[in-house]
Amino acid sequence: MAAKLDGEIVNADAFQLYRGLEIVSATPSKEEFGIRPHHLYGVLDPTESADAQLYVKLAKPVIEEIQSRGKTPVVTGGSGLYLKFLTHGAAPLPTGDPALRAEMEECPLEDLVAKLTALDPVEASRTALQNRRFVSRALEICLLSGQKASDLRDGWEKQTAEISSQLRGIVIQRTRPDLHARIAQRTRMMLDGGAIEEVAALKDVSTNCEKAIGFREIRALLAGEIDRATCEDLINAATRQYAKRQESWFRREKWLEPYTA
RNA sequence: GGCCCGAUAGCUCAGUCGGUAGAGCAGUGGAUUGAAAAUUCACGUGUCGGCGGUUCAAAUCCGUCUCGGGCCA
Repeated sequence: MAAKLDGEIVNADAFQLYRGLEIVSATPSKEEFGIRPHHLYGVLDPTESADAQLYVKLAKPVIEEIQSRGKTPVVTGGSGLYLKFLTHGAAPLPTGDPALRAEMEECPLEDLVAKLTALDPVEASRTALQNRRFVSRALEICLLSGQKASDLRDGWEKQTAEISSQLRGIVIQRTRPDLHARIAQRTRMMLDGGAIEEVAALKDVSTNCEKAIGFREIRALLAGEIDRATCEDLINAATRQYAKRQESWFRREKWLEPYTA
């Protein structure tokens, strides 16, 4: 598509942003990099933590620069949340605070729910209260901003319909058997192609970076906790589940047209 | 050839004193605005290996056959 549009590729994959994770994250090959210019691959050190806001900060200038040269940015990936931020903008919310998060980690979930309910009952009523992540984030917004998360988030939701009418994109669809076969092939190629050595070589990684599918599984293999076949099975299952979540996410993005491969 | 153990959901296995079965994982669907390759919610009919017997009633007891695994020859 990039070739057809005289375009340049911009990565929107949370893990292909990192250096040193090329094999595990299935970063494009040297040959693929040669076909069209690629941007935002391997731009973060594994010790750094990324988030959706940082991604937008990285991607916006790159996209604008491509456009200024008269080329078409072809954004591709990966993370639904990162893409959503890029395409629909960020709500005026405070950035996550590691210290506060660490503090909240120590609290039982019910305490966090109680605090959120006291500070912002509206947000509490529309948050999945079993989901520690979501509860923590909503509470974090209240605590850091001194305002109600529900108020801050409401404004943002009104803008999105307008923005999405200007977007153009496709979402590739495959049958489940085809998808699963491709995932199995991809995992096999990774493990045979240096993924184990790649993970062994990474020493200090951020808690963010170590969530890459394959990282923990290969660490367990290196530690002798599981064998190679089990490692492969675990990576396959995690990848299938991720692919399914991507399908759910992108199905809701009405501006994306389905493309059957 | 003889003896012992096993056979229950796609996989690994539970299943009390007989009352027609349930967990984990996998799978399927959903949620999702600064951790997102993360996090989270919902969904469990399967000749209980086959055949026969006992019983009001068998995954459960008895017999036999088949297939695994082990021990002895």
